[in-house]
Amino acid sequence: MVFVSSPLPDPPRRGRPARAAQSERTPLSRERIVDAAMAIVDAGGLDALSMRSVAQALGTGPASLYAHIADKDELLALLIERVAGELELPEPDPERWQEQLKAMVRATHYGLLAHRDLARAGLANIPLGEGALRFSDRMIEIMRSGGLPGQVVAYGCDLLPLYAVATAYEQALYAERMTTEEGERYIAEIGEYFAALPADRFPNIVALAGPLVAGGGEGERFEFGLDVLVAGLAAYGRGGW
Amino acid sequence: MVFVSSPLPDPPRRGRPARAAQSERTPLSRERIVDAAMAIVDAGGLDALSMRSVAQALGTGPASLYAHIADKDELLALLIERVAGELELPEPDPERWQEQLKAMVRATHYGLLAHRDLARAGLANIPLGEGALRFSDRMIEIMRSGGLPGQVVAYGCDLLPLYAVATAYEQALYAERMTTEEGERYIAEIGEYFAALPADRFPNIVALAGPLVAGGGEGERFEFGLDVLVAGLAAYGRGGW
DNA sequence: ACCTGAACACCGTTCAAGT
DNA sequence: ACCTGAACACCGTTCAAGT
Repeated sequence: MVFVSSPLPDPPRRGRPARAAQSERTPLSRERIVDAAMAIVDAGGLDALSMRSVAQALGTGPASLYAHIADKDELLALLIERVAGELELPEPDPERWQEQLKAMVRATHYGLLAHRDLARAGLANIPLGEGALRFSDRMIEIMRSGGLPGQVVAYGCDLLPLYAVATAYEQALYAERMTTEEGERYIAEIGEYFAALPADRFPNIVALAGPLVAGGGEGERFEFGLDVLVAGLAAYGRGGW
Repeated sequence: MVFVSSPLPDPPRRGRPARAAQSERTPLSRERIVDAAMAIVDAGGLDALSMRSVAQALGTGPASLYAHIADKDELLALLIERVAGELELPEPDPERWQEQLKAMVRATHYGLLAHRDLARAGLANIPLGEGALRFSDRMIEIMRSGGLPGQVVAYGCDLLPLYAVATAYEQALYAERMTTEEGERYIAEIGEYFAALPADRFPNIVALAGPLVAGGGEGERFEFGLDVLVAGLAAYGRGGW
């Protein structure tokens, strides 16, 4: 009876919409949830991410997600963890430890910015997953190779990622709110606003109006802070200032 | 006809609840809205702040607020601006410019923390109100008095408040989620977790487990970063490194 | 164990209508 | 000009019920 065992497509069912591909039929998992969530963030920013939008992308209802993740906060932590796990780690070279340290901070900063305003969720948790730990371990190793004392290394391990995330946070907010062009116009307008302020009450802002909004764009501003931090840490390693 | 002009209390009206005091009868204004919003944040944290909770505190409905403020983002900006306006500014003394700079960063950090987790709203806007401008003007003046070049002053004016806010942001999140005691226990647990990690895969974290979670509490951690930043800026002033 | 529909208790914002 | 009630289009999370 060949007919019996031959595979047949599911008969159409009334009131049930056809589902796209089989992906929506495979069982839910943390990984699939994080995949869908990241795709939503990449497409529409963090505001587009909701338990409901993730559920919809997976062809189910929001309640189903709670069998796999505790709450939305955990989902955000998993997204951050995923970014951390994808960052490239330099092979330690003691000769170049400061430059390598900077490379790790840049990787974090731009790695976050690659996912719209995901950085907004980056200050909320100490990431303790596998990827974040590998990142931290490497960062410690590189600072150690520069001869920094233990407590400086420990604090530096907090301070540098804090800087990477906070700057990405700020930049991402503006990137979400306006185009690059609009952003440049906005910065220019602030410059004019500063210059037009009453000089008797805000003499220092008026005098510095140009440089306050200038510097070669966000990149240079970011690099300046990075220089200050890494050089500051290095100075501690040489025995204070 | 004396009776006619004699003042009478309003007759009781059916279906209209008595209102507490007269405050709810005075007309709405930005200031009253910000007052009410700040009181809500101080009492219940940023999560307790909604257009609805503010309206309720003012004895009206949420729609009424929109005659005075554009949206919730503007309300948050006004709250940050209020904090900025209340920060104490040091009288510039060129002999002590680095210490004064630190005092301004500390004032910002702890000024934010005085309002629960309001710092969570502090990275979203460049505050351009009167109070924020006075603060910035003074900060520029003090950095200038230390002989720092213009572009360093300009960048520093961004970098230092960013540090003050980002650290307050992080700390406030934990303060909202747990008591000081629970926080200490959590930190201790992370320390144990670090120490118990497989030493072959995370040798540097394991080796540094103690210092990573130690250092005399948040205050010392904050001061460390502040030292690094101010000393780093000062080094730029002396002609780079 | 995993998934679901429905509900609960909220949001920010808009808008026509009132004064 | 200022304020309001009601509605719109959402939220995160819970829970009893299903398989």
